[in-house]
Amino acid sequence: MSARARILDAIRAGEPVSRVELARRTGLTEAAVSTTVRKLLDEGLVLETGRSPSGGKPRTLLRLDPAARVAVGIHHDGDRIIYVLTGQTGGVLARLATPAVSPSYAAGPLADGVERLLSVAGVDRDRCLGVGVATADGPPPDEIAGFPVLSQDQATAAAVGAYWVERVEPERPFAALYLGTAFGAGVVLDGRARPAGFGHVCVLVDGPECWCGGRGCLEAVAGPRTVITSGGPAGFDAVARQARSAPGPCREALEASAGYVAAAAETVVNLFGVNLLVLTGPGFAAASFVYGPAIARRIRAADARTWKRSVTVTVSPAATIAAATGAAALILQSHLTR
Amino acid sequence: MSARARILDAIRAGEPVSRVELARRTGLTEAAVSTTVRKLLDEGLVLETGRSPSGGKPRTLLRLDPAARVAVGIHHDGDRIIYVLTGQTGGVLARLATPAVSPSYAAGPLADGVERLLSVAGVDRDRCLGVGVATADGPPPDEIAGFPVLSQDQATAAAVGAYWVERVEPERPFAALYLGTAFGAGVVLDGRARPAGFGHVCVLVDGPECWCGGRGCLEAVAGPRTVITSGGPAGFDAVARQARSAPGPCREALEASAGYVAAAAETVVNLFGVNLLVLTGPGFAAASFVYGPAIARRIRAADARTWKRSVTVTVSPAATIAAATGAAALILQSHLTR
DNA sequence: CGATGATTCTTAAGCCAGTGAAGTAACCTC
DNA sequence: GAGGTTACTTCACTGGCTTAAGAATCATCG
Repeated sequence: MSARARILDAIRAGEPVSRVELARRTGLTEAAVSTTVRKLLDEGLVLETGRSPSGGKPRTLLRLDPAARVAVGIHHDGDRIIYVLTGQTGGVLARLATPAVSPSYAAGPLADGVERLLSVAGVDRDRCLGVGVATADGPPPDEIAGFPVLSQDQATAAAVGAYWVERVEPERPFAALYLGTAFGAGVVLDGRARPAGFGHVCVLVDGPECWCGGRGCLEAVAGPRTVITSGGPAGFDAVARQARSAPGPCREALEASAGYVAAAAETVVNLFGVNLLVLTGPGFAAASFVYGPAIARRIRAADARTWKRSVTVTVSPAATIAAATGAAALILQSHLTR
Repeated sequence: MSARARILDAIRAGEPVSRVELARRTGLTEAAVSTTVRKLLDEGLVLETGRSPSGGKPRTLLRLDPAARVAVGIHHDGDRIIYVLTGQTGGVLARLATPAVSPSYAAGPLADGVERLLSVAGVDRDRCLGVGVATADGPPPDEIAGFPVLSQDQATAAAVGAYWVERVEPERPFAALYLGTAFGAGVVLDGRARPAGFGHVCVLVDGPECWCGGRGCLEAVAGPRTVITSGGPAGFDAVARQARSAPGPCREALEASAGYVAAAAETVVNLFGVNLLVLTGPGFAAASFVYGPAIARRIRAADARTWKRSVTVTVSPAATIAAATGAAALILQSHLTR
C-alpha cells in the first residue's frame, strides 16, 4: 500500500486529523506525510479545516473534501432500482429510485438513471469517479453512462459502505451482516473486503432442505421466506410492522428467526475474530428491533465469557440503502488504493 | 510486501522456477527479478539447479537452498514436548521428543532441548534463524537458548506449516483444521495466517453446554472427549486404533463426531471461501480414515451443487508433528516477510 | 558450420518515494 | 519579547524499481 493510500485511508478513518497524527498512525515519517499531504491538497482531495492547540504550534487539522469527488452506487433490490450519489467521505448527496427493469442490469436504463441523478444533484460529470453496482444476480455491464463500473455482491458492497460510513479503522476486523431478500455477509480484514457465505451457514445439522441443496442452512431455517408465515401479511416489511405494533405470531416468527441468526452471527464472530458487527440491509432495517437485541445479547454473552475483546454490535443508520451506498464506496475504495 | 519477499514466496510455492516465471508470477519486471535473485544467490538462500529448454536460451531454474537456514519448532502436546528442526523449505531435518515439563514453557528445559536438537543434527548455531513455539496454553518465553522466539496457537501454526509443506500458492485461500486435545483451525488469506475459533462453532443450537459456557459447540458435541466413550478404551488414539481394526462402538463414536465436524468444516469453507482444506494434528492423523472421507464427502457435495470452485480436502502427510513444523515455519515466514 | 531467430537474463541510466537531519513557523508562558 | 515547545517544511540522499538496450545461450536451417 502506497503512502498516499495509507494517508488517505487514515484520514478517512480518523478525520479530522493532523499531520503528526497521520505520521504516527501510518508509520511514515513526518516528512513523507508533509509532502504527500501537500499533493493531496493541491489535487483538492483534502482540506485544511481548523487547528487544535498542542502546547507548541497548533496542529492543522485535515479532512477529506466531501465534494471533491463523487461516486454513484446502484442497487437493484427486487422491486426497484436505487441510485445513490455519495461524496468522497461516503455521505449521501442525492438519491433516486426507479421501478425495476428486466434484465436487471440493462445498460440503457441504468445510464438514464445515472444521468438523472447527476443532473438532479447538479454535479459535473468530471467529478464523478465511476459507478458501483451491488449485485444480487448477474454481472453488470462494464460501462454505464460512460463511467467505469465496479461491482460486488450486495452484502460485500454493504460491508465496504459501512467501512466508510462508520469510519472503521483499517486494522479493525469487522463484519457486516446483510438482510435483503436473503441473508449475506461481507467481512473486511486488513482493509480488504471479502464475501462470506452467511446465508448457508448450517444451523441445524438435519434441518429442512435449502434451495441450495444443503440441509439446515440459515436461509432455509430462518430466512425471510420462513418468516412470512403462510397466514400472515404479505411481505417481510408487513410482518415487521405488525410485529412492532403488537405481540403475536409475526413477532414470534421474527424472534424464532433471530435466535438462529444470532447463533450464526456468533459463528461468524468466532471464526473471523472480528470485534465489530454491523447489521444492515432493508431486512434488518425493518426488523432491527428484534434482530438487534437478539444478536447483541448472544454476542455480548459469548464475549463476556470467552472472547473478551469487547465486540460491538450496531445497526447501520442508513440500512435500507446500504447496498447502494456501499456500491459507491467500492469506487471510492478503489481510487484510494491506487 | 517487498520485491525480495514476493520473490522468495514465489520460489517457495513454485520451485523449481525460472526468473521469467518469477517475473510473471510476482508482477515485477525481469530486471528487478534478476537483481534481487542475484542478491539471494550471493546470500546463499537460493540455488541455481538445472535448466529447462524454452525455444531460445534455456531457463535456469531456481530453488531455495534447503540447508541454507534452519529453524526450530516446539510443540508441547500434553504428554510430551516435540522439537523439530526444519530447513528453509519446511522439510524436517531432525526431531526429538522429551517428556512434558511443568510449567509448560519453562525456558531452561526448552533451551536444553533446542541445544540437543541442534547438536544431534550437527547444525551450526549461526544458521538457525530462531525458535517457533506452537502454544496451547500460556505464552512462551521471549528467548530460548539465545534465539528469538515467535509463537502462535497450535492450529494457526499448523496452518502456516501446511502452507509451506504443501507449497500453497500465496493467492490461494486455504484453511487447516487441527485436532489435538481439542479442535482448532487456522486460515491463510493473502499469505496471512489467522486463527479461527473452530472448536466453538455452534453445531447444535440447543446442544449440551460446553466448558466455554456456550451451547452446542463442536467441541462439546463432537470433541475428542465425547469420542472417548465411557466404556471404551482409554485415550483417543486407542479408540481410533480399535475403530480401525473392526466396526463397533468406537467406530460409531468416531463416525458420529465426523458428521458434526464435516458440517462445521462446510461452514468454514463457506464463510472463508477457501478452496483447500488440510486436516492435520495428531487427532486427525490417528482417525483420518473416518474424518477424511466424511469431511471430503460433505464438502464435495456442497461444492458440486453450490460453490463450484473445486475445493480440495487433504490429510497432512506429517499430521502428528504438524504443530511443531508449523511453529518452525513461523520463523521462516517472518524471515521471508522482512 | 555459421547466420538467424528466439528467448532468457543482465546491465546501465534514470526516476520517484521515502528517510534523516536540519531549518522554519506558530503558539504558549513568563 | 525572549525562550520553550511542538508542528510542519525543505533538501540532499538513498535504494528499489522501471525502461531500454545489450549480452548470453540455445535451436534451426540453409
